[in-house]
Amino acid sequence: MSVASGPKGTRDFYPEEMAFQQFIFSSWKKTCESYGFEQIEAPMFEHLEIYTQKSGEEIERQLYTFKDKGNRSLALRPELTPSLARMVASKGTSIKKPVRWYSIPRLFRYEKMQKGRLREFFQLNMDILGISEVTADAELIAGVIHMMINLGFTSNDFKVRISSRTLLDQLFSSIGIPKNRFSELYSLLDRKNKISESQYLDDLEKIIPETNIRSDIENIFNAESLDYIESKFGSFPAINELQELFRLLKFYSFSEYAVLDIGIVRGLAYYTGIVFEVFDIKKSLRAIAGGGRYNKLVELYGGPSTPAVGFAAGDVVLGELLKDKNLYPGMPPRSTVFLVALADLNHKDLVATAQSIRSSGISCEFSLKNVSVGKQLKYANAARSLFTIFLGGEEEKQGLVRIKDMQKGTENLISKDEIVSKLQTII
RNA sequence: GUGGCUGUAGUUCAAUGGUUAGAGCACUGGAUUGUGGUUCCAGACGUUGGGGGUUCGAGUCCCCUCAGCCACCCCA
Repeated sequence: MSVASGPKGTRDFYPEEMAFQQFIFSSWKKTCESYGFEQIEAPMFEHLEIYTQKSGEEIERQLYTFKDKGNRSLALRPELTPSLARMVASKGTSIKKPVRWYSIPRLFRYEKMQKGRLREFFQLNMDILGISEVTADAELIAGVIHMMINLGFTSNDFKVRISSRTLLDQLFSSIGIPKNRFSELYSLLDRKNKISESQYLDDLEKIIPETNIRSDIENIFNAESLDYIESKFGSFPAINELQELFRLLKFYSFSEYAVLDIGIVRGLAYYTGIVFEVFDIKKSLRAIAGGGRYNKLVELYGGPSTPAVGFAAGDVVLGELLKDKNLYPGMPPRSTVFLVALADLNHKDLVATAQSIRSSGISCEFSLKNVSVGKQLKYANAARSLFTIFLGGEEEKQGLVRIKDMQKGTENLISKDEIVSKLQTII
Protein backbone atom coordinates (compact mmCIF):
# COMPACT_ATOMS: atom_id res chain seq x y z
CA MET A 1 0.00 0.00 0.00
CA SER A 2 2.37 2.64 -1.16
CA VAL A 3 -0.35 4.82 -2.67
CA ALA A 4 -1.02 8.06 -0.91
CA SER A 5 -4.12 8.26 1.21
CA GLY A 6 -6.15 11.37 1.86
CA PRO A 7 -5.55 13.50 4.95
CA LYS A 8 -6.60 12.09 8.31
CA GLY A 9 -10.31 12.20 8.92
CA THR A 10 -11.32 12.77 5.30
CA ARG A 11 -13.28 10.44 3.06
CA ASP A 12 -13.09 9.65 -0.64
CA PHE A 13 -16.45 9.41 -2.30
CA TYR A 14 -16.39 6.73 -4.99
CA PRO A 15 -19.64 6.28 -6.92
CA GLU A 16 -20.91 3.87 -4.24
CA GLU A 17 -20.32 6.34 -1.40
CA MET A 18 -21.55 9.21 -3.53
CA ALA A 19 -24.80 7.37 -4.25
CA PHE A 20 -25.26 6.70 -0.55
CA GLN A 21 -24.63 10.34 0.26
CA GLN A 22 -27.04 11.48 -2.43
CA PHE A 23 -29.65 9.15 -1.00
CA ILE A 24 -29.36 11.01 2.31
CA PHE A 25 -29.10 14.48 0.80
CA SER A 26 -32.05 14.13 -1.55
CA SER A 27 -34.19 12.87 1.31
CA TRP A 28 -33.07 15.84 3.39
CA LYS A 29 -33.95 18.27 0.61
CA LYS A 30 -37.35 16.69 0.12
CA THR A 31 -38.15 17.04 3.81
CA CYS A 32 -36.96 20.65 4.04
CA GLU A 33 -38.84 21.71 0.96
CA SER A 34 -42.02 20.01 2.14
CA TYR A 35 -41.79 22.27 5.20
CA GLY A 36 -41.29 25.37 3.08
CA PHE A 37 -37.61 25.87 3.84
CA GLU A 38 -35.35 27.56 1.28
CA GLN A 39 -31.79 26.44 0.66
CA ILE A 40 -28.84 28.71 1.40
CA GLU A 41 -25.06 28.39 1.29
CA ALA A 42 -22.25 30.35 2.95
CA PRO A 43 -18.48 30.51 2.46
CA MET A 44 -16.46 27.43 3.42
CA PHE A 45 -14.08 29.70 5.37
CA GLU A 46 -14.78 32.73 7.52
CA HIS A 47 -12.89 35.27 9.60
CA LEU A 48 -11.49 33.45 12.61
CA GLU A 49 -13.11 35.95 14.99
CA ILE A 50 -16.66 34.88 14.22
CA TYR A 51 -15.88 31.56 15.90
CA THR A 52 -13.61 32.74 18.71
CA GLN A 53 -15.61 35.78 19.83
CA LYS A 54 -18.58 33.80 20.98
CA SER A 55 -16.67 30.90 22.49
CA GLY A 56 -13.34 30.61 24.14
CA GLU A 57 -9.88 29.56 23.04
CA GLU A 58 -10.83 25.96 23.60
CA ILE A 59 -12.68 26.27 20.31
CA GLU A 60 -9.54 27.23 18.44
CA ARG A 61 -7.97 23.88 19.26
CA GLN A 62 -10.60 22.28 17.06
CA LEU A 63 -10.44 24.75 14.20
CA TYR A 64 -8.53 24.54 10.96
CA THR A 65 -7.01 28.02 10.91
CA PHE A 66 -4.76 29.69 8.37
CA LYS A 67 -3.58 33.07 7.24
CA ASP A 68 -4.24 34.27 3.73
CA LYS A 69 -1.78 36.29 1.66
CA GLY A 70 -3.13 39.50 3.16
CA ASN A 71 -2.23 38.11 6.59
CA ARG A 72 -5.88 37.79 7.59
CA SER A 73 -6.72 35.06 10.11
CA LEU A 74 -9.27 32.69 8.66
CA ALA A 75 -10.79 29.38 9.66
CA LEU A 76 -12.51 26.59 7.79
CA ARG A 77 -16.07 26.59 9.07
CA PRO A 78 -16.70 24.12 11.91
CA GLU A 79 -20.44 24.86 11.89
CA LEU A 80 -22.88 26.87 9.85
CA THR A 81 -24.81 28.76 12.53
CA PRO A 82 -22.38 31.69 12.93
CA SER A 83 -22.35 32.25 9.15
CA LEU A 84 -26.11 32.06 9.11
CA ALA A 85 -26.42 34.52 11.97
CA ARG A 86 -23.97 36.80 10.16
CA MET A 87 -26.00 36.57 6.95
CA VAL A 88 -29.19 37.46 8.78
CA ALA A 89 -27.48 40.21 10.79
CA SER A 90 -26.01 41.86 7.70
CA LYS A 91 -29.44 42.23 6.11
CA GLY A 92 -30.52 44.23 9.15
CA THR A 93 -34.21 44.93 9.40
CA SER A 94 -34.79 44.53 5.68
CA ILE A 95 -35.01 40.75 5.80
CA LYS A 96 -38.49 39.33 5.48
CA LYS A 97 -39.47 37.30 8.53
CA PRO A 98 -39.93 34.62 9.41
CA VAL A 99 -36.83 33.20 7.78
CA ARG A 100 -37.08 29.47 7.03
CA TRP A 101 -33.70 28.33 5.74
CA TYR A 102 -31.92 25.05 5.27
CA SER A 103 -28.42 24.20 4.16
CA ILE A 104 -26.20 21.15 3.73
CA PRO A 105 -22.75 22.55 4.53
CA ARG A 106 -19.43 20.74 4.35
CA LEU A 107 -17.75 21.32 7.72
CA PHE A 108 -14.29 20.91 9.21
CA ARG A 109 -13.21 20.22 12.76
CA TYR A 110 -9.71 19.39 13.86
CA GLU A 111 -10.65 16.57 16.21
CA LYS A 112 -9.31 13.30 17.45
CA MET A 113 -11.17 10.85 15.30
CA GLN A 114 -13.54 8.21 16.53
CA LYS A 115 -16.42 6.26 15.16
CA GLY A 116 -18.99 8.69 13.83
CA ARG A 117 -16.60 11.59 14.06
CA LEU A 118 -14.44 12.72 11.18
CA ARG A 119 -12.54 15.89 10.41
CA GLU A 120 -14.54 16.66 7.31
CA PHE A 121 -18.25 15.97 7.24
CA PHE A 122 -21.64 17.29 6.22
CA GLN A 123 -24.62 18.49 8.19
CA LEU A 124 -28.19 19.33 7.50
CA ASN A 125 -29.10 22.66 9.10
CA MET A 126 -32.68 23.89 9.47
CA ASP A 127 -33.37 27.24 11.07
CA ILE A 128 -36.39 29.43 11.74
CA LEU A 129 -35.64 33.06 12.59
CA GLY A 130 -38.00 35.80 13.66
CA ILE A 131 -40.47 33.78 15.72
CA SER A 132 -40.19 33.81 19.50
CA GLU A 133 -43.30 31.69 20.03
CA VAL A 134 -42.91 28.01 20.89
CA THR A 135 -44.78 27.19 17.69
CA ALA A 136 -41.44 27.66 15.92
CA ASP A 137 -39.69 25.19 18.25
CA ALA A 138 -42.49 22.72 17.57
CA GLU A 139 -42.31 23.22 13.79
CA LEU A 140 -38.57 22.66 13.82
CA ILE A 141 -38.70 19.58 16.03
CA ALA A 142 -41.45 18.25 13.76
CA GLY A 143 -39.05 18.91 10.89
CA VAL A 144 -36.26 16.84 12.42
CA ILE A 145 -38.68 14.01 13.22
CA HIS A 146 -40.05 14.09 9.68
CA MET A 147 -36.51 14.05 8.33
CA MET A 148 -35.91 10.79 10.21
CA ILE A 149 -39.25 9.32 9.11
CA ASN A 150 -38.57 10.15 5.46
CA LEU A 151 -35.31 8.23 5.67
CA GLY A 152 -37.26 5.20 6.84
CA PHE A 153 -36.79 5.32 10.60
CA THR A 154 -39.64 4.62 13.03
CA SER A 155 -40.33 5.46 16.67
CA ASN A 156 -38.63 2.16 17.50
CA ASP A 157 -35.38 3.48 16.03
CA PHE A 158 -34.98 6.95 17.51
CA LYS A 159 -36.29 9.52 19.97
CA VAL A 160 -36.02 13.27 20.21
CA ARG A 161 -34.97 14.07 23.75
CA ILE A 162 -36.13 17.50 24.79
CA SER A 163 -35.10 19.79 27.61
CA SER A 164 -34.91 23.49 28.36
CA ARG A 165 -31.98 25.63 29.41
CA THR A 166 -34.36 28.17 30.92
CA LEU A 167 -36.15 25.52 32.94
CA LEU A 168 -32.91 24.32 34.52
CA ASP A 169 -31.82 27.91 35.19
CA GLN A 170 -35.14 28.70 36.82
CA LEU A 171 -35.16 25.51 38.90
CA PHE A 172 -31.58 25.93 40.06
CA SER A 173 -32.23 29.53 41.08
CA SER A 174 -35.40 28.61 42.93
CA ILE A 175 -33.63 26.06 45.14
CA GLY A 176 -30.96 28.59 45.99
CA ILE A 177 -27.99 27.69 43.79
CA PRO A 178 -25.83 30.70 42.89
CA LYS A 179 -25.51 31.39 39.15
CA ASN A 180 -21.75 30.91 39.10
CA ARG A 181 -22.13 27.18 39.78
CA PHE A 182 -24.56 26.54 36.93
CA SER A 183 -21.98 25.66 34.31
CA GLU A 184 -20.31 23.08 36.55
CA LEU A 185 -23.70 21.55 37.20
CA TYR A 186 -24.55 21.42 33.50
CA SER A 187 -21.27 19.73 32.79
CA LEU A 188 -21.90 17.16 35.53
CA LEU A 189 -25.42 16.57 34.28
CA ASP A 190 -24.01 16.00 30.81
CA ARG A 191 -21.63 13.34 32.20
CA LYS A 192 -24.14 11.71 34.53
CA ASN A 193 -24.82 8.69 32.36
CA LYS A 194 -21.17 8.09 31.55
CA ILE A 195 -19.77 7.94 35.08
CA SER A 196 -20.47 5.68 38.06
CA GLU A 197 -23.10 6.50 40.66
CA SER A 198 -20.49 6.99 43.40
CA GLN A 199 -18.31 9.15 41.17
CA TYR A 200 -21.34 11.23 40.33
CA LEU A 201 -22.28 11.68 44.01
CA ASP A 202 -18.70 12.65 44.89
CA ASP A 203 -18.57 15.25 42.12
CA LEU A 204 -21.96 16.60 43.07
CA GLU A 205 -20.89 17.01 46.68
CA LYS A 206 -17.87 19.02 45.55
CA ILE A 207 -20.06 21.44 43.63
CA ILE A 208 -22.91 21.59 46.15
CA PRO A 209 -21.85 21.02 49.76
CA GLU A 210 -25.34 21.70 51.16
CA THR A 211 -27.22 18.44 51.75
CA ASN A 212 -30.73 19.81 51.35
CA ILE A 213 -29.93 21.46 48.01
CA ARG A 214 -28.36 18.21 46.80
CA SER A 215 -31.55 16.30 47.45
CA ASP A 216 -33.48 18.93 45.48
CA ILE A 217 -31.03 18.48 42.62
CA GLU A 218 -31.55 14.72 42.77
CA ASN A 219 -35.27 15.33 42.38
CA ILE A 220 -34.70 17.54 39.38
CA PHE A 221 -32.25 15.24 37.62
CA ASN A 222 -34.43 12.18 38.16
CA ALA A 223 -37.61 13.87 37.05
CA GLU A 224 -39.36 11.98 34.31
CA SER A 225 -42.31 14.27 33.74
CA LEU A 226 -43.15 17.93 33.79
CA ASP A 227 -46.05 17.24 36.13
CA TYR A 228 -43.65 15.76 38.66
CA ILE A 229 -41.42 18.83 38.54
CA GLU A 230 -44.42 21.09 38.86
CA SER A 231 -45.71 19.21 41.91
CA LYS A 232 -42.31 19.37 43.60
CA PHE A 233 -41.17 22.85 42.75
CA GLY A 234 -44.27 24.74 41.67
CA SER A 235 -45.03 26.32 38.35
CA PHE A 236 -42.45 28.04 36.14
CA PRO A 237 -42.85 29.80 32.79
CA ALA A 238 -40.38 27.34 31.27
CA ILE A 239 -42.50 24.39 32.37
CA ASN A 240 -45.54 25.88 30.70
CA GLU A 241 -43.51 26.41 27.55
CA LEU A 242 -42.41 22.77 27.45
CA GLN A 243 -45.94 21.60 28.15
CA GLU A 244 -47.12 23.73 25.26
CA LEU A 245 -44.41 22.24 23.05
CA PHE A 246 -45.48 18.67 23.79
CA ARG A 247 -49.11 19.67 23.21
CA LEU A 248 -48.15 21.09 19.82
CA LEU A 249 -46.20 17.97 18.88
CA LYS A 250 -49.40 16.04 19.48
CA PHE A 251 -51.02 18.17 16.76
CA TYR A 252 -48.28 16.97 14.39
CA SER A 253 -49.03 13.36 15.50
CA PHE A 254 -45.40 13.11 16.60
CA SER A 255 -45.89 12.51 20.31
CA GLU A 256 -44.45 9.02 20.18
CA TYR A 257 -41.14 10.37 18.88
CA ALA A 258 -40.54 12.96 21.59
CA VAL A 259 -39.58 12.50 25.24
CA LEU A 260 -38.60 14.82 28.07
CA ASP A 261 -34.97 14.41 29.10
CA ILE A 262 -33.71 16.95 31.63
CA GLY A 263 -30.21 15.62 31.01
CA ILE A 264 -29.99 17.15 27.53
CA VAL A 265 -27.81 20.19 28.03
CA ARG A 266 -26.17 20.84 24.64
CA GLY A 267 -22.60 22.04 24.97
CA LEU A 268 -23.23 25.48 26.40
CA ALA A 269 -22.53 28.52 24.22
CA TYR A 270 -25.44 30.17 22.55
CA TYR A 271 -28.56 28.21 23.47
CA THR A 272 -31.17 30.21 25.38
CA GLY A 273 -34.30 28.09 25.71
CA ILE A 274 -35.62 24.76 24.57
CA VAL A 275 -32.87 22.35 23.51
CA PHE A 276 -33.09 18.86 22.06
CA GLU A 277 -31.05 15.99 20.68
CA VAL A 278 -31.96 13.02 18.53
CA PHE A 279 -30.60 9.65 19.62
CA ASP A 280 -30.94 6.14 18.34
CA ILE A 281 -33.16 4.18 20.68
CA LYS A 282 -30.32 2.30 22.34
CA LYS A 283 -28.22 5.46 22.62
CA SER A 284 -25.38 3.35 21.28
CA LEU A 285 -24.24 6.02 18.81
CA ARG A 286 -23.51 9.64 19.42
CA ALA A 287 -26.26 12.19 18.86
CA ILE A 288 -27.71 12.11 15.35
CA ALA A 289 -28.96 15.67 15.55
CA GLY A 290 -29.09 18.47 18.04
CA GLY A 291 -30.47 21.94 18.27
CA GLY A 292 -32.47 24.48 20.15
CA ARG A 293 -33.26 28.12 20.60
CA TYR A 294 -30.58 30.78 20.21
CA ASN A 295 -32.26 34.14 20.64
CA LYS A 296 -29.13 36.23 21.17
CA LEU A 297 -26.84 35.18 18.37
CA VAL A 298 -27.94 37.49 15.56
CA GLU A 299 -27.63 40.42 17.96
CA LEU A 300 -24.15 39.25 18.90
CA TYR A 301 -23.13 39.69 15.26
CA GLY A 302 -24.45 43.22 15.20
CA GLY A 303 -27.89 42.55 13.79
CA PRO A 304 -31.28 43.43 15.15
CA SER A 305 -32.56 41.34 18.06
CA THR A 306 -33.88 38.23 16.33
CA PRO A 307 -35.34 35.16 18.00
CA ALA A 308 -34.11 31.96 16.37
CA VAL A 309 -34.36 28.22 16.63
CA GLY A 310 -32.42 25.64 14.63
CA PHE A 311 -30.88 22.21 14.51
CA ALA A 312 -28.08 20.36 12.78
CA ALA A 313 -27.85 16.68 11.83
CA GLY A 314 -24.53 15.12 10.80
CA ASP A 315 -24.20 12.76 7.87
CA VAL A 316 -21.75 10.35 9.53
CA VAL A 317 -23.71 9.01 12.49
CA LEU A 318 -26.91 9.07 10.47
CA GLY A 319 -25.21 7.03 7.74
CA GLU A 320 -24.12 4.43 10.26
CA LEU A 321 -27.62 4.11 11.64
CA LEU A 322 -29.09 3.79 8.14
CA LYS A 323 -26.73 0.90 7.45
CA ASP A 324 -27.42 -0.71 10.83
CA LYS A 325 -31.12 -0.65 10.12
CA ASN A 326 -30.71 -1.71 6.49
CA LEU A 327 -32.65 1.26 5.19
CA TYR A 328 -30.44 2.05 2.20
CA PRO A 329 -31.98 0.53 -0.93
CA GLY A 330 -28.67 0.40 -2.79
CA MET A 331 -27.41 2.16 -5.87
CA PRO A 332 -29.95 3.17 -8.49
CA PRO A 333 -29.43 2.10 -12.14
CA ARG A 334 -26.53 3.81 -13.84
CA SER A 335 -28.36 3.55 -17.14
CA THR A 336 -31.98 2.61 -17.62
CA VAL A 337 -31.23 1.02 -20.98
CA PHE A 338 -28.18 -0.86 -22.22
CA LEU A 339 -27.90 -1.40 -25.98
CA VAL A 340 -26.44 -4.73 -27.07
CA ALA A 341 -24.95 -4.79 -30.56
CA LEU A 342 -25.36 -8.09 -32.38
CA ALA A 343 -22.57 -9.16 -34.71
CA ASP A 344 -23.63 -7.47 -37.92
CA LEU A 345 -24.67 -4.09 -36.49
CA ASN A 346 -22.69 -1.13 -37.64
CA HIS A 347 -21.54 1.41 -35.11
CA LYS A 348 -23.44 4.25 -36.76
CA ASP A 349 -26.84 2.61 -36.11
CA LEU A 350 -25.84 1.81 -32.52
CA VAL A 351 -24.91 5.41 -31.78
CA ALA A 352 -27.97 6.81 -33.59
CA THR A 353 -30.30 4.65 -31.50
CA ALA A 354 -28.53 5.59 -28.30
CA GLN A 355 -28.80 9.27 -29.13
CA SER A 356 -32.52 9.12 -29.84
CA ILE A 357 -33.11 7.35 -26.51
CA ARG A 358 -30.91 9.83 -24.65
CA SER A 359 -32.66 12.78 -26.30
CA SER A 360 -35.97 11.52 -24.95
CA GLY A 361 -34.57 11.83 -21.42
CA ILE A 362 -33.98 8.13 -20.83
CA SER A 363 -30.46 7.19 -19.75
CA CYS A 364 -28.73 4.80 -22.10
CA GLU A 365 -25.28 3.35 -22.72
CA PHE A 366 -23.56 0.71 -24.81
CA SER A 367 -20.23 -1.07 -24.98
CA LEU A 368 -17.46 1.06 -26.44
CA LYS A 369 -15.52 -2.07 -27.22
CA ASN A 370 -16.55 -4.70 -29.72
CA VAL A 371 -17.14 -7.69 -27.43
CA SER A 372 -19.34 -10.77 -27.35
CA VAL A 373 -23.05 -10.57 -26.56
CA GLY A 374 -22.48 -12.39 -23.28
CA LYS A 375 -19.94 -9.82 -22.25
CA GLN A 376 -22.22 -6.97 -23.24
CA LEU A 377 -24.91 -8.39 -20.96
CA LYS A 378 -22.38 -8.49 -18.16
CA TYR A 379 -21.71 -4.83 -18.80
CA ALA A 380 -25.47 -4.23 -18.66
CA ASN A 381 -25.50 -5.84 -15.22
CA ALA A 382 -22.61 -3.70 -14.11
CA ALA A 383 -24.59 -0.66 -15.24
CA ARG A 384 -27.55 -2.00 -13.21
CA SER A 385 -29.66 -1.43 -16.31
CA LEU A 386 -33.36 -2.20 -16.19
CA PHE A 387 -33.62 -3.10 -19.89
CA THR A 388 -31.36 -4.24 -22.67
CA ILE A 389 -32.20 -3.77 -26.31
CA PHE A 390 -30.60 -6.05 -28.90
CA LEU A 391 -29.86 -4.26 -32.14
CA GLY A 392 -29.06 -5.94 -35.45
CA GLY A 393 -29.29 -9.57 -36.47
CA GLU A 394 -32.31 -11.39 -37.84
CA GLU A 395 -34.87 -9.07 -36.20
CA GLU A 396 -33.32 -6.04 -37.83
CA LYS A 397 -34.26 -7.32 -41.24
CA GLN A 398 -37.94 -7.17 -40.26
CA GLY A 399 -37.57 -3.74 -38.64
CA LEU A 400 -37.76 -5.25 -35.16
CA VAL A 401 -35.62 -5.22 -32.01
CA ARG A 402 -35.61 -7.50 -29.01
CA ILE A 403 -36.11 -5.78 -25.64
CA LYS A 404 -35.27 -7.62 -22.46
CA ASP A 405 -36.38 -6.92 -18.91
CA MET A 406 -33.22 -7.56 -16.92
CA GLN A 407 -34.97 -8.26 -13.63
CA LYS A 408 -37.65 -10.61 -14.96
CA GLY A 409 -35.55 -12.05 -17.75
CA THR A 410 -38.45 -11.73 -20.19
CA GLU A 411 -38.02 -10.62 -23.79
CA ASN A 412 -40.34 -8.98 -26.32
CA LEU A 413 -40.09 -8.01 -29.94
CA ILE A 414 -40.97 -4.45 -30.76
CA SER A 415 -40.77 -2.30 -33.85
CA LYS A 416 -37.51 -0.44 -34.17
CA ASP A 417 -39.37 2.82 -34.74
CA GLU A 418 -41.25 2.62 -31.46
CA ILE A 419 -38.29 2.03 -29.11
CA VAL A 420 -38.59 5.40 -27.43
CA SER A 421 -42.37 5.44 -27.11
CA LYS A 422 -42.35 1.87 -25.81
CA LEU A 423 -39.69 2.71 -23.22
CA GLN A 424 -41.66 5.71 -22.06
CA THR A 425 -44.66 3.53 -21.27
CA ILE A 426 -42.83 0.80 -19.37
CA ILE A 427 -40.43 2.83 -17.24
C1' G B 1 -4.27 17.07 24.07
C1' U B 2 -4.04 11.95 27.47
C1' G B 3 -4.22 6.52 27.69
C1' G B 4 -5.08 1.49 25.50
C1' C B 5 -5.67 -1.94 21.16
C1' U B 6 -4.67 -3.02 15.93
C1' G B 7 -1.95 -2.49 10.99
C1' U B 8 -0.47 -8.88 6.10
C1' A B 9 -3.26 -8.92 -1.70
C1' G B 10 -8.41 -4.18 -3.83
C1' U B 11 -11.19 -6.18 0.66
C1' U B 12 -12.19 -9.68 4.93
C1' C B 13 -8.82 -12.52 7.40
C1' A B 14 -4.78 -17.02 7.99
C1' A B 15 0.58 -18.19 8.79
C1' U B 16 4.88 -21.91 16.85
C1' G B 17 11.10 -16.71 15.55
C1' G B 18 12.66 -21.26 10.59
C1' U B 19 12.11 -23.23 3.02
C1' U B 20 9.22 -19.67 -2.15
C1' A B 21 3.69 -15.41 3.16
C1' G B 22 -1.84 -18.36 2.02
C1' A B 23 -7.59 -18.59 1.51
C1' G B 24 -12.70 -16.57 0.59
C1' C B 25 -14.95 -12.43 -1.80
C1' A B 26 -13.93 -8.82 -5.53
C1' C B 27 -11.17 -8.00 -10.22
C1' U B 28 -9.47 -9.66 -15.45
C1' G B 29 -9.81 -13.53 -19.16
C1' G B 30 -12.07 -18.09 -20.76
C1' A B 31 -15.96 -22.61 -20.99
C1' U B 32 -18.20 -23.78 -30.08
C1' U B 33 -18.74 -15.48 -31.60
C1' G B 34 -27.28 -14.37 -30.38
C1' U B 35 -28.32 -13.89 -23.92
C1' G B 36 -26.32 -11.62 -17.99
C1' G B 37 -27.09 -12.75 -12.40
C1' U B 38 -25.64 -19.28 -10.79
C1' U B 39 -21.53 -22.80 -11.80
C1' C B 40 -16.53 -24.41 -13.46
C1' C B 41 -11.37 -23.26 -15.07
C1' A B 42 -7.34 -19.91 -15.43
C1' G B 43 -4.80 -15.29 -14.40
C1' A B 44 -3.16 -10.88 -12.14
C1' C B 45 -2.54 -9.04 -7.41
C1' G B 46 2.54 -8.15 -1.64
C1' U B 47 9.02 -3.85 -0.10
C1' U B 48 3.63 -7.94 5.67
C1' G B 49 1.83 0.64 6.74
C1' G B 50 6.97 3.15 6.77
C1' G B 51 11.91 3.51 9.15
C1' G B 52 15.52 1.61 12.50
C1' G B 53 17.19 -2.32 15.95
C1' U B 54 17.85 -7.55 18.27
C1' U B 55 18.95 -12.42 15.86
C1' C B 56 22.41 -17.29 12.03
C1' G B 57 17.24 -16.13 10.61
C1' A B 58 11.72 -11.21 11.83
C1' G B 59 4.97 -10.91 9.19
C1' U B 60 6.12 -12.71 14.28
C1' C B 61 10.42 -9.66 19.42
C1' C B 62 12.05 -4.17 20.72
C1' C B 63 12.09 1.32 19.55
C1' C B 64 10.38 5.42 16.48
C1' U B 65 6.83 7.14 13.04
C1' C B 66 2.27 7.11 10.26
C1' A B 67 -2.70 5.30 9.95
C1' G B 68 -7.22 3.10 11.98
C1' C B 69 -10.31 1.52 16.28
C1' C B 70 -11.73 2.35 21.55
C1' A B 71 -11.99 5.15 26.24
C1' C B 72 -11.10 10.27 28.13
C1' C B 73 -11.16 15.82 26.84
C1' C B 74 -14.51 18.06 23.68
C1' C B 75 -18.80 17.71 20.87
C1' A B 76 -20.50 24.50 18.26
